[in-house]
Amino acid sequence: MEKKILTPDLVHAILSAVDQIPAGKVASYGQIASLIGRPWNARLVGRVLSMAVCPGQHPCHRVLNHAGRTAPEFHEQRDLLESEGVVFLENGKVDMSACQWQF
DNA sequence: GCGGTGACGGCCT
DNA sequence: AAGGCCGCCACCG
Repeated sequence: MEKKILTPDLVHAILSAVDQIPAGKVASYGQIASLIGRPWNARLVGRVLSMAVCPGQHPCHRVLNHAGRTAPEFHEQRDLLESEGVVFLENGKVDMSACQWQF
């Protein structure tokens, strides 16, 4: 199973994991990477999300980094998360300790 | 084939 | 507690 990388199948696995994130919850790239079987490739997850999908199809806005910060050019991401009930701190970060998705 | 870069993660200062 | 640096693997030039 784990041979090639960044294949449509792997991308689908990432999108599938992201799609499983419930509203009001968030997940880190590392967590998604772990789900697909590549915890050391968290950067690849972000690359795929930014490149493959975003609007409507998959809740990519629910995916944050380990710092609890949103994507650099994805400002609307915060509005989407707040709409779902995710708690944003005054410092512009998400309270992952309370909103991190647990499967 | 080599070097540089990156929607990251963890440790150190 | 917050910020900065290095290290990880994969992709692009």
